[in-house]
Amino acid sequence: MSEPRSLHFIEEIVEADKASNKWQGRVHTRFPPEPNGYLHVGHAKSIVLNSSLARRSGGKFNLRFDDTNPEKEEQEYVDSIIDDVKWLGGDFEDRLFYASDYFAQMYEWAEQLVKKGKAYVCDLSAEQMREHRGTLTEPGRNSPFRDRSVDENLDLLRRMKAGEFAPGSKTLRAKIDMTSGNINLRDPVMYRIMKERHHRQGDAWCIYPSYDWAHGLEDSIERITHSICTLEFENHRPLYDWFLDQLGIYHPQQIEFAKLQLTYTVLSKRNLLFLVKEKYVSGWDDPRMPTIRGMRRRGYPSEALRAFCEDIGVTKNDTVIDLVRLENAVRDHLNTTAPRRMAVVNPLKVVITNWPAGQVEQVEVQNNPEDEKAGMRTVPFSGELYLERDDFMEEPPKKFFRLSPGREVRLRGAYFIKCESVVKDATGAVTELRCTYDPSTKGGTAADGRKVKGTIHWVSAQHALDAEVRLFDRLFSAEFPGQAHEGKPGVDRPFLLDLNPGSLVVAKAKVEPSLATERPGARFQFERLGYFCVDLDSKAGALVFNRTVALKDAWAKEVAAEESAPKPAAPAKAPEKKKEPAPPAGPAPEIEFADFTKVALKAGRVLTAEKVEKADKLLKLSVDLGEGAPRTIVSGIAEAFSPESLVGRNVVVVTNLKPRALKGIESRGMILASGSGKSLSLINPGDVPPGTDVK
RNA sequence: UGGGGCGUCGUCUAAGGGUAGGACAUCAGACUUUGACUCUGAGUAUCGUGGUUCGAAUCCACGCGCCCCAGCCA
Repeated sequence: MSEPRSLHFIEEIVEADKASNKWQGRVHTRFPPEPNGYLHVGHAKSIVLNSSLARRSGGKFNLRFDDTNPEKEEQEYVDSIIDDVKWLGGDFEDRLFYASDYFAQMYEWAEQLVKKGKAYVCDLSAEQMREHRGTLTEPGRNSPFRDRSVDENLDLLRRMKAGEFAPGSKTLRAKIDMTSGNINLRDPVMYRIMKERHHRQGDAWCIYPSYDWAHGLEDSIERITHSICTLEFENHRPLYDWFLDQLGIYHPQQIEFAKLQLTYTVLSKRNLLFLVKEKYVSGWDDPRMPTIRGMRRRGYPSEALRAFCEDIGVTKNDTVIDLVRLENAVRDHLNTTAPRRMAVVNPLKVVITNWPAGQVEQVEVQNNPEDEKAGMRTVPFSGELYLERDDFMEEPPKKFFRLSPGREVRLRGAYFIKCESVVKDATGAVTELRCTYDPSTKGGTAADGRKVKGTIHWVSAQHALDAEVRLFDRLFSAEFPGQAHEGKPGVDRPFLLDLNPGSLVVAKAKVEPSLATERPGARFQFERLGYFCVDLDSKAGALVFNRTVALKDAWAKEVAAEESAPKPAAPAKAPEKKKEPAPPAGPAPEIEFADFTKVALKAGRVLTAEKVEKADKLLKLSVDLGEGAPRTIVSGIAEAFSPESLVGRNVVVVTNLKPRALKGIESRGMILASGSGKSLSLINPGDVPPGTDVK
């Protein structure tokens, strides 16, 4: 391995504290999630930071649920969080705690502050409190209830606790300084009245502590030494310190670090929840989600996630980590641990014309060239095979060294084969290759020492298993999702405009027979393609594999560079699912489509989209068709698409229809789509300029 | 225009008065029964302006830029 990395700033603080014996040599950290959602990579960084800080110092690490708000918290989230933290290797042993278990102690301390004259019951409504708070540049004003007597405050607080007052009617506030430049110090709320059932406490409480009041107390009770949180809590530290100092109780040190941000990813709970609720993804565990559950299902090993978190460092700089760093960490781990298998994702049939009819040979292949101990396996070889369609080109460019007419390649672990002829269908598409093999190249080395440049993977047609392969790509196609669309009129959630339409491609693959009985979660490298794992949905006879991450592909990069360099506007080669020219959706059943050739199809770009009044299926779109002025088109796709998800999107438009009025709006054209209702999908013309003819 | 924080290669991140180093990305090459892995090489950075000093990314001053804060959320 390389040099041991230097300590990051929090490790340095910990080391200094150990040296000065500040905490009697103890190190005790915690991860304090609120159980109101699923954990994501950002949390992983925090879990790894806190747990490894404890581990490398022989200290302790707690998992504590910060469950102080019964409105949004649920047992479901508690369970998933515990499971995810364990999976990540956050070892909290038996130290699983709940802030709600400390409610009685917290309340006692609150009475203490009241008795000291440091807290008061305030009758201001939320709105009045906001008015009194002042602004960023103007000081606040004291609450008219600020000077109530200790006795009155105590009485009121007890009656708040007893449930005598309506939710929202009173709060307990710390008496600090309404003129502070730090707004958090302007008499923050300690308790609010909420008559909600708590997921653990039931109806035992009707006042609930706020974060600022509760958090330091929780840390204090657990004798935490270093209370690590993200940068946005920096402004809260004076409050954290104030409460603990007023109470004179054990006082941990709060330290802030910059949270993780990733390119091509959104990480806010709100946005992730939206993606799930609005079905842009299949759920919290959709393998494209940056949630721990999503990454687990995708096949990311926890070791890789931890290595990534250690690798990116810990600072106070507000930075964005390139997603490829995560992907590299995953490849790195899988390269040494994942057994190799052969699978053909886009099969092209090959007949070996000189192979003895009916003969089957068992070929020995290495399971993992990076790991001798992984051993060998046998793979059946026969006269009819499937190869990857991309591994053949009828007219290859110079640097292509795979199969093409007259050329020889090695079939991994088997023989050299040479392409003798190409079989095509009526449309000219290649349907089959006729090849010969050289019996003297068994195992993949030629007796005469001749070399071949290309080695490709294969499966035997009669032995191959059918499998569904889910090819995942990044969920967003923009480095900073939504950033380019910020502030556009009518766009509530700009990140939706950057959703990557190719983030999931489902393919029918042919895989080698050894994969028949693998269990969900098992990870492999499909040679030359990428790392895959068996999905939860997989069953014997109906195998499903998820592509965890593709292998790096220098050839694809070269091809892409070639395409984009000389030609003006190369269409993106996004792997699209084949789409039938389905009947166009929309409110136009009476239009004749008997003769499809008369229909003019052009690519268009949606400029604006809005709902049509009194029509829940219709959207009014303004579409740029490269004609100067955009066209107004009314389309019956509102069940499947929100207006904001359409803006900026490329669509196929039938342009030579007679204009017709819908709900009083003249519609000049029709959007091409397939399916119906909620599962409607739009035909994508690719990345071409508006006005381009679509064939 | 209040308070708090942060500015080093394209992106992360070291260097804490003494040669600006590493990783990822990029490009070029070697190796290769995975166009993977591995290896070699290349280029690119201290926000600005002054000051202190033999010497400044580092200390000081003044600017500039970015982030966070006006929930009875966390």
